[in-house]
Formats: sequence, structure tokens, C-alpha cells
Amino acid sequence: MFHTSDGDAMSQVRVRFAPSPTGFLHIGGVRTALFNWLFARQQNGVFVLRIEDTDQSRSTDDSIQAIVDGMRWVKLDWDEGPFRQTERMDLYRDHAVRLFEQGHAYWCVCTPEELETRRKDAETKGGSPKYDGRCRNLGLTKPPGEAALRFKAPQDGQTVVDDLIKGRVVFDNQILDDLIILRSNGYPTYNFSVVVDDASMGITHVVRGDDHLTNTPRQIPIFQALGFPLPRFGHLPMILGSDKARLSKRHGATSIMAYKEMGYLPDAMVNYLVRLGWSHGDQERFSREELIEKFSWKNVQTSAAVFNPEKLLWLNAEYLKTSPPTEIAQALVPLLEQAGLKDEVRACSIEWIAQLVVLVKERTKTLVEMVHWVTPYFGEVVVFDEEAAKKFLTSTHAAVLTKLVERFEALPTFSKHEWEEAFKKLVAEEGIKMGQLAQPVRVALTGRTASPGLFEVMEVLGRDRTLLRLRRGIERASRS
RNA sequence: GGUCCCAUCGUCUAGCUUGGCCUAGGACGGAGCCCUCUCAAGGCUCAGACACGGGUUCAAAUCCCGUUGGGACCA
Repeated sequence: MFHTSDGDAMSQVRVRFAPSPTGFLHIGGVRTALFNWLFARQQNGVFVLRIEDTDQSRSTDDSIQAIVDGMRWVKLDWDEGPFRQTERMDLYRDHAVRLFEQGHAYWCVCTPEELETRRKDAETKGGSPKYDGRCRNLGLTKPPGEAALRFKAPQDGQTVVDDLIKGRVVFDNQILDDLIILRSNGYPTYNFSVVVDDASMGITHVVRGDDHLTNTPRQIPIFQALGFPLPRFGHLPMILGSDKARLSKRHGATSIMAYKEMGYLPDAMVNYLVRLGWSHGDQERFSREELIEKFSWKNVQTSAAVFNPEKLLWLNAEYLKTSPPTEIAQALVPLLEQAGLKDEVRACSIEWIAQLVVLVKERTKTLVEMVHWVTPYFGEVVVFDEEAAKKFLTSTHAAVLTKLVERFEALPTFSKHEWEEAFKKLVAEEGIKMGQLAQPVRVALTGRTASPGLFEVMEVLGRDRTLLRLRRGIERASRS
């Protein structure tokens, strides 16, 4: 009943994501979750969320919430869970006892100090540092006091992992240690609780980080001793920082929610993360539906990948440019409110904010940048950037600006085309260059020297506010 | 130290299974040019890699062996 063939027909695919609650959800974790999720959705399978909190003595509801929030933000929905290992302690103990009763485990009374000295001894003599098996054949029944339960690992033959990603990996069983499965404090160890969980949750494909590959031959004999069918295993390559060391905080933000705060779109994050270790020819952009359809283990990379924030930024900009403006506007609203524009935002429609998005989306790479670009369009008047005003709103500019306002006022309604005509005509008559009038107008309208096209700006502002701001600009110019 | 994994432009990768279509393709980043009312965006162009050494073969990025270099795990 040990099935190891791929897909294994009839049975439904069940995969899991099993993060430990470390306070936040790491982007490496998100990528692991993503591959599992894609496979589950593609196979019409089940995606389980499990919190591995046995080791984490101070694992809190807060950190579980952080995982849940992170998963929700990137829209990776799970079908079962979140389960917590700390709520399943009886299950681990029962299985441990079963292993003991069936002769697959034994009590060990060696103290950590004894183990340490014997290990060092063995090492100086050139031996292996693994447990020397002193208690293996003592036949101890649950002894009083401190004792740990050890698993009797096979000592000959080989354990073969037919990995979904790495292919066939062979381990000699001689290297296998008699792992502690229950500590003297009654807590299960990692390698034991994962097996019990994966088996009892009916996980068919265990897909996790590369760092667990060498744990796999330790776990397989436990599945077998417990009489459980073996799942398929898949080990994803790690994500590295720019110095090729494991990605960590010193490389920059690693929490998925930090990217939310920096103004990244969840779809861009997912798209970037999936391409870090997976590819489909030369394609760079994928919708969720496409990913679900095209995902395949055979296109998962075997080597580690360096996280490249610049490419992520580019992708985010792509998403900003091509996503429906209303969607972007909705994501932008909370950030605008945080930026102190609560009243202003409430005073206008989402459609108008979407117009702002269209106005600036070509020139921003994150929502945070977008907030900065979009702020001048809220409110009646604008705050001048001092340097910009000093340069472009001077007495020399006042005259021509006044002429411009007069011509605009002569046009009863705003029309982008007509106003542009009027503008160009004035420039021609004055014998100046476009820029000589455009920059002062730009500063008057937006307060800054860089903005979208002037006539698009006027369109968004509307006739009245355009004229008002121009007059304010003239006032400022005349004063200087 | 032992075991295991990995190795194509600076980075992400295509190609590797089933050798020839590869004077190695795409993307990010970089450089330059064009467009232009500013800032962007966009278009075009350029620089840039098969870790090394041996085999096998008419032919190797692709297959085999070794070396080196990274990484993970066990302690």
C-alpha cells in the first residue's frame, strides 16, 4: 500500500502549507504556499493550512493571525485549517506509544550531558556523531524520571526519495540516527510530529523547502513503521539574498505584509514569487488562472534563486499600469486616508480616483509612490514646492500666465483639445518655447516641476479648479 | 567532520529528458539613441553567461567522470 507513483490516480490530491509562527509570514513561506496552492487548485485537490508550533514555546495567536492575514492578502485560500500542532498533542503521544508497543521505539535514559561527552569521544576517535544506541536494546518500559522515546531507525539498506523536483535521491540507512520522537518533557520532536500530521491529514504530496530534503529519509521509516502510505515529496529550492546567503532581514524586507505596506500589489507579488524558481518558456506575466493551468513540477528549478527587488518593482509597475484602474483606486484609498487625505477622499467618487490612477500610473511603481503623485489633485488649492515656485512662478512669468488665463476664460467650457490649441497659439504668438510656459503652468497646477501631461491634468482638475489654481499661481508670481 | 542538493549573462530564466535548429533566446538591471510641455512610460540599439578539466561522439550547454565553488541538514 506504499504508493509512490505520481498523481496516483483515484486518490484526491491533498497538500499542505505548514509554517511555524515566527511573528510574521516570510516571503519564502509564501512561495512554498503558492506552489502547493497552485497544485491543489490545478488538481482540484485540497489545500491544508497547519501551524507548526510545537517548538515555538511562545507561539501566540498574534503570529497565527499574521500568517492568516498574509495568506489572505496574497489570496491563497485554504480548504482546511488552520490546525495547530499544540492542539494535537494527544495524537502525537498516542502514535509514539504505538510505536513503542510495536517495538519500533524505545525509552532512552541517556542525559544530554552524557550524550554530549560520548559524541565528542566518538568524534575524536573518528567515529560518527550519531547516537550510539546504548539504550536501544535495554528493553526499558517507561522508566521513572527523565526519559525520551527514540525511534529505531533502520540501519541497513537504502531509503530512496523519488522527489517531484530533485528526482531520485538515495540515502544509505547507515547514516540514520535513532531520533528522539518524544522528549523527556512529553513534547514530540519536529520530525515525528510532521509525519503524524502529514499521515493523519492524508497529505498526498509533501512539498516544502529544500532545507528539509535530508529530513525526508528520517521521516520515511516513521511513516512505514506507523503503517501509513508514503506521500510523494517535493523539495523547492531556497530563496537567497543578493550575497547568496539565505534570504533574511539584512537583505531587506522579508515579511509579506511589509510589501503590502510598501505599496506592492498581491498579484504582482505572486507573479514575481512564482517566477522565482518556476518558468514557462519566456513568459513573465501570468494571471492566476494561467498559473493554475500551466503549473508543473517539471518546470520548477532545482537550484536556489536570488531574490531581486528590482525585478519585483518592475513587475509591480507593470501591474499598476495594466490592472483595471478602479481596482487600483480601491487599493489606493486606504493609503490615501493614511496619508491624511481622509476628508478629501470621502468627498470624491471612486471613479474620479480611478481617473487619477490613469493619470499617474505610467510614472509610478508602487501604490506608495502613487499616493505621492496623486495628492496634488485633491483639494481646491495646491501647496507649492518652494524651489519649484521660486524658479517658475516669478514676476517674469506673471504676464504670460495672465494672458493664458484670459484666453482660457474666454472658452466657456473645458475641452482638452481647444485648451491645448489656445495654449499653443499663445506660445507661438509670444515667440517662446512650449516649456517656457508649460513649466510655470505645471507648478501653478500641481505645485511641482514634474507631473503628467498638462492638459490631462487640467481635465482631471476641471475648468474651475484649473482657473483657480492658475490665478493663485499668478498671485504668487506677482508677489515675488 | 559526515550525508545530501546545486552550478547558463550582475540577477530571474529558456535550451538539457529525446546531443546537431545555439555564431546560446527572453526578462530585470546597466549604457546609448529616438519620442517629448516636465517626469515617466514607450520604441530601437548595444554590452553581458554555458564554473573548470577530462572523456564519449562526426558533433556536447546538453551524456559520463573528476575538480572547484556555493548551499542545506545532522550534530
